[in-house]
Amino acid sequence: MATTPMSTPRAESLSMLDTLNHAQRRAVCSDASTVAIMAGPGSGKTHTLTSRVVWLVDALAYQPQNVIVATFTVKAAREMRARIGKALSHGRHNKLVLGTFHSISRRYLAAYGAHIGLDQKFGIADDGDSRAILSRICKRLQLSLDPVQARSWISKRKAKGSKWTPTLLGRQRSGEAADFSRAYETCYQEYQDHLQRSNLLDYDDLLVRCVELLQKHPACVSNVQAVLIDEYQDTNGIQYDLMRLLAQKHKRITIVGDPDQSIYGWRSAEIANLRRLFDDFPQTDQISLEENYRSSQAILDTALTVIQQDEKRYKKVLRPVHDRGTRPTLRRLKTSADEAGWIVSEIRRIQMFSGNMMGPEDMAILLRSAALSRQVEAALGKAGIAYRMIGGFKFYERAEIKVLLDYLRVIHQPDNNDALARIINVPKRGIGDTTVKALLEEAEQSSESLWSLLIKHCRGDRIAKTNIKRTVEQRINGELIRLVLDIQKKIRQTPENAPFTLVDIIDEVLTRLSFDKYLRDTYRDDHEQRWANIQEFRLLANDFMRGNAADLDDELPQVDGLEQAEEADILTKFLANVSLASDAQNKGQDQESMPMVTVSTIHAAKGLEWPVVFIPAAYQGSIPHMRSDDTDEERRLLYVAMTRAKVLMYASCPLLSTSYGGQAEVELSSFLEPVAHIFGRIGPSFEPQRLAIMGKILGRQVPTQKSIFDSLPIGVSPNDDLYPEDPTAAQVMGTVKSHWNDPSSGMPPQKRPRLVSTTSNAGAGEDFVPGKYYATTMEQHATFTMASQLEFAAAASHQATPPMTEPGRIVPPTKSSKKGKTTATAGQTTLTGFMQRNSTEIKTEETAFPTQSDLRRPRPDARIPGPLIECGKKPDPLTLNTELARHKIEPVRAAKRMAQAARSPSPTYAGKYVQFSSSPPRPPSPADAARGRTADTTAGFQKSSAGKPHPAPTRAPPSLHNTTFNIQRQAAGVKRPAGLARPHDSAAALQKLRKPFRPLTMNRP
DNA sequence: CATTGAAGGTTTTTT
DNA sequence: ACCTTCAATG
Ligand SMILES: Nc1ncnc2c1ncn2[C@@H]1O[C@H](COP(=O)(O)OP(=O)(O)OP(=O)(O)O)[C@@H](O)[C@H]1O
Repeated sequence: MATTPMSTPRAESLSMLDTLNHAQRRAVCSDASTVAIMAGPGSGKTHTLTSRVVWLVDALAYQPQNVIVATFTVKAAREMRARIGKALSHGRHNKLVLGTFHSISRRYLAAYGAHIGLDQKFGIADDGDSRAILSRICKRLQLSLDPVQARSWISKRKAKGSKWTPTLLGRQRSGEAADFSRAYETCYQEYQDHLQRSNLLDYDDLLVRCVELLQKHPACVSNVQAVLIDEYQDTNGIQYDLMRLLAQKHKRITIVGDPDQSIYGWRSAEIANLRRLFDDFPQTDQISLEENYRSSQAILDTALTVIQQDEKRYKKVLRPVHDRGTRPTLRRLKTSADEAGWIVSEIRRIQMFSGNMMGPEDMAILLRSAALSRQVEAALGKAGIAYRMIGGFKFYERAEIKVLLDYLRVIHQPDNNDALARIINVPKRGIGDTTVKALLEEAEQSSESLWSLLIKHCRGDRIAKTNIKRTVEQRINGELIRLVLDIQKKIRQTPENAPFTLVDIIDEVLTRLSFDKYLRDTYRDDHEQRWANIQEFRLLANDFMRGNAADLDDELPQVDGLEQAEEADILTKFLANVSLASDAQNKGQDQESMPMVTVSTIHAAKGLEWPVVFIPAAYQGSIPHMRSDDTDEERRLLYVAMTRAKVLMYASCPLLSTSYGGQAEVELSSFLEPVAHIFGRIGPSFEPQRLAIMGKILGRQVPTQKSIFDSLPIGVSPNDDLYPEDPTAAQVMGTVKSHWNDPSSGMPPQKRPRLVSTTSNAGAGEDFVPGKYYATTMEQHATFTMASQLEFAAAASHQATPPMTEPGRIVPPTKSSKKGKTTATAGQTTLTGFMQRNSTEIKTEETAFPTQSDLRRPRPDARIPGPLIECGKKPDPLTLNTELARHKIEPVRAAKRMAQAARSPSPTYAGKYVQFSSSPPRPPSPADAARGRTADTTAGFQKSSAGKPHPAPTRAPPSLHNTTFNIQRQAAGVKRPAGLARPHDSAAALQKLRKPFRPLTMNRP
């Protein structure tokens, strides 16, 4: 395919230019050698960077293998490659040297490490390894240092790079301090020695050694034409050095960043690197991007009020291109569990009342720390909402996986004392800590590895001083040493045509250890789960083998005058990959196609975006975190979280947080406290006008009101009223006061019987099953109007005295007694309320933030709907609905945003219903096109192309992420998605459901 | 000296 | 709820 280009390269970069605004284009095409783009969130920095890569490769014809693109996370790297891949043909994106700083360094070291005396088979010491090594050193040398602190000291020191100076240790301080730093120094020395003996590099060493390599052998990078760096504000000293060295030949550097989004200070990121760049490269072309394409104005303004609390920050211009949109919400709840339940209820409400314009895939829950995910995961699991967890616990860090990995590491590199020490008694072989420690000591003293000591001892060459019992010795010899040697032999002796593969190695280890038995014995309760994890690991290894053979080659191009080492064996690569991957990523299709809510740490969410973002646990101690001493960084973290949202942003805060012991009272985050009045106190309502603006911002087609209401379950409340707005208010048990206010009168809310019984606890343990309860279908589609919706709603309310077995409304998964009294408040609307409203009532209400005094009295917007559409003519609801119905409305999906951004409004829609979208929905699939876009006038969005009616507001629950809650979740009677239980292999499907594994692939909508 | 059970202190963020 | 540490037992 590469031989016959389908399109001329030029065309690709030219069409790419169309997606850029003026400033972006200037940045992309700049012929300055150093280009620095500093701009706020959502201004298209990443888009610009990827476009510049395309420009360099396509228009300027740089060889892709001579272009280096560095990112900070594996996810960002993948995302970037995918994005570039869309714009560059012929697989050129796969040839780019693209990855995290660490993975790029690893590649250079693997290829040229020999030139600086590095053994090619070096392993990578992960955090656990480093900590273990250091605590042993501290103990042995009787240093009174905390291993964790020592680790961070060492890491900081390495991260400083060339900027490190001994003065950092403090010159002539008090004797004690000097002792202290000497202790650190000793520790550091010992640590490095130990790593070297084990042929290990820690994460920082990868960078340090790569810098060394590039300094001593500039030839390695003599081919490099350009270096591009994303999220530059997160670079640390050594990475800066590395950047310069990588670009030393042509000094062509492009960086993108935003000081306000610097959230890796704790990893020694230095914002000062920006200054440094300008000092070192005075000719740098500095470009700022000032338009925010991501968020509604309301979200952006709110986020800015947070970041502006930081007075030291350098102020930038950031203009929203979108409408004001919906006000963010700051919700108070009683407990963390309520908070999670509330999020679930909002997720459902958004999906239902947006008529599926926004689904699970569009929503993210962003957390300060991974531990906070507990409650959220429990609530999502209970509600049967699929989710993926990003950040936090890692698949490769599970105990059973680590054991297996350690075996692989020992096979790969037996001199890795730490790995060997960890598995020497796993499964139990009767050798305990004391003996192992003594053996390690002995090995260290005779400066050989534990492995060789053991070998010699077992062969009888040299009896270890440490006493080893006969039986123990036999077991170690027979089970462990034999296993390792045998597998090593098989790997070596294997014929080319029938290689002993990675999976074969794993299988052999599993069988010879009777790993399943080991798991059964060790983890009585959840050994099945653990075994499933192992199986998953096997699959990952398999994927890796194939992937490694097939798509991207991570080889560096040959350069003149410097010899590259031969390609390392697959085990080396696999282990490196495991260490450097933030988490496993699988290529499964099931998960890709399943719409899922994203649960992520804020750190891991950087650079991504979602239509809807929840930020729970916004309390003192969480944000800012109690253990952080950099308040500004914590604030920036919140800012990053807030600016991920496109149309809806929710922050929330419980009164009581669930900490380990019990519950503790917490206060609202000090970042939000002063600006709390800007937020709505409960979630917004979804009037058509408001939806229209959301649709416009997202570039999606808004479903008709009819289709929305057709699919609503009976009696579902349109409001955020499942939890009391004021959690401090006394709760009335048993009776539930109506929240249905009467929009036609200015009177306070009337009491009216609820549409459906809420006293039954029908909803308590049961999942809300959509589709089962949806309302009467209207017959006269063509004449369907707002007025008829009113009737419909009324009719629904009359019918709605459902049998007690039917959960008539969504009830939070908590006990029904928890439901308290709610009063209608600002922002609340009713089904009938907002349908009655017609466009003539629309005022420009949300164009300005309410003042604080506005908020004290009931806001009038229970009657006056919010956002105004900035188009000349007021939409007539009747015209709207019928006109719209002529078009086939496709099931809403995340549109390809680059394509969207590029397109101008379609003539069909332009002028007529501008309020729906400034750009047409996603391009029709071939199938859609065949059917004709105007074919189905009545189906609305509800008929998915698959022909299934009513895509569920909440899909059945796959439990794709697995923590300990997985078990709970299943016990809670979670329903399984029909689609997953394949008839031909239901056992496997079940297995899949249990799968703990979190796919990392996150689609940027 | 290894193993087992109970008590007690602990939870940031990532390569 | 989880891991490490400590004391008792085999
Ligand atoms: N010129 C443009 N026209 C329309 N949309 C754009 C344009 N440039 C970028 N966008 C859109 O704006 C959004 C944000 O882009 P991008 O992720 O590149 O921003 P960013 O500056 O990298 O954000 P962050 O700093 O938060 O990572 C994306 O959805 C992107 O498609």
